[in-house]
Amino acid sequence: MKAMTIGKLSKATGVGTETIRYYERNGFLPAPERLPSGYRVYSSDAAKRLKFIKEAQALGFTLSEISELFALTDDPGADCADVNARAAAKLTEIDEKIERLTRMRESLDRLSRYCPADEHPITECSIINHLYGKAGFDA
Amino acid sequence: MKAMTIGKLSKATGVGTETIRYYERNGFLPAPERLPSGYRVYSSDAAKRLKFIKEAQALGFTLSEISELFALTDDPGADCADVNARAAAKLTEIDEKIERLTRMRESLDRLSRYCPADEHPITECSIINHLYGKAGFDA
DNA sequence: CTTGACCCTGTAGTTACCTACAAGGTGTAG
DNA sequence: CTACACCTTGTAGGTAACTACAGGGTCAAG
Ligand SMILES: [Zn+2]
Ligand SMILES: [Zn+2]
Ligand SMILES: [Zn+2]
Ligand SMILES: [Zn+2]
Repeated sequence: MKAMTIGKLSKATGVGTETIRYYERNGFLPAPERLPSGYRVYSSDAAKRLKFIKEAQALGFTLSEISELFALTDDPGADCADVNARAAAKLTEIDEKIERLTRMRESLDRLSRYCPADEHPITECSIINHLYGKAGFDA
Repeated sequence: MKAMTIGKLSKATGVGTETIRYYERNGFLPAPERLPSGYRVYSSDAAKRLKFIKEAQALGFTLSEISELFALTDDPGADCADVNARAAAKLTEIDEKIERLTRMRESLDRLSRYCPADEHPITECSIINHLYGKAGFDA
């Protein structure tokens, strides 16, 4: 548990100092001890918590969902089933996003294939005409 | 070209009146004629333009990209190749998003499979331990 | 003792896209 | 005439997660 100021913690974790203070202000990171000067002093627990946040963000969790995960880890009654439920919900959410993007991709791709990317005047462009709602190219 | 006030246009297109005024303020929709009372009067061109915006949004274009598309349709020198370049860039962007989400999905899914969703104490949960950076479950 | 890196608070800006009033004027049906 | 729906402007809020100062105080090296 070596003590460090906010700059050290920032370098140790790759999270900017402004972001660390932001997390504290918004309750994502507990308020640390202070030196007489007012400087924040962190233990390595803070680094672990920041690592947790970064990992969870990389998995698609929002900060408020991450707060709930922290609350869960502090709840003596919580168990694997609780955590798994959050993970399953997030998985579904990610799947929905992927599906939406895939549909989007397919529509755009179909339109692109109708547009030969040549030098036809733009008034004849199938992409533009589709956007204007003109019939003939349903994507 | 039947004339209509903002409320009619809103109902005809499904775009809220506040949103229509927002589009005008921000240059996504041209300023319409006004009645002596100050009421905005739209022709069906406005409805087409709103339809264009909605369709393009559904394909993943942002409002400022949509503005560029409009600028293109007004440019006598523009052709299909210009439009196709935007479409191709957007397609790449969508593909990147899908890839990122897919990687996220795989990581989370792998973690979930390690977590049997039973009543183990949370300190033994592989998901939580992964987030805390503890070894043993690399996702 | 000075310099420069570091830290503090508080406030406000960013991106993208709306959404919600407040306070007032207009149009029309009964 | 009187409701009542509709329209106007301007300003401000809301989401998510930061990011950027300004204006000051602190600490350590040389
Ligand atoms: Zn063409
Ligand atoms: Zn084309
Ligand atoms: Zn378990
Ligand atoms: Zn578990």
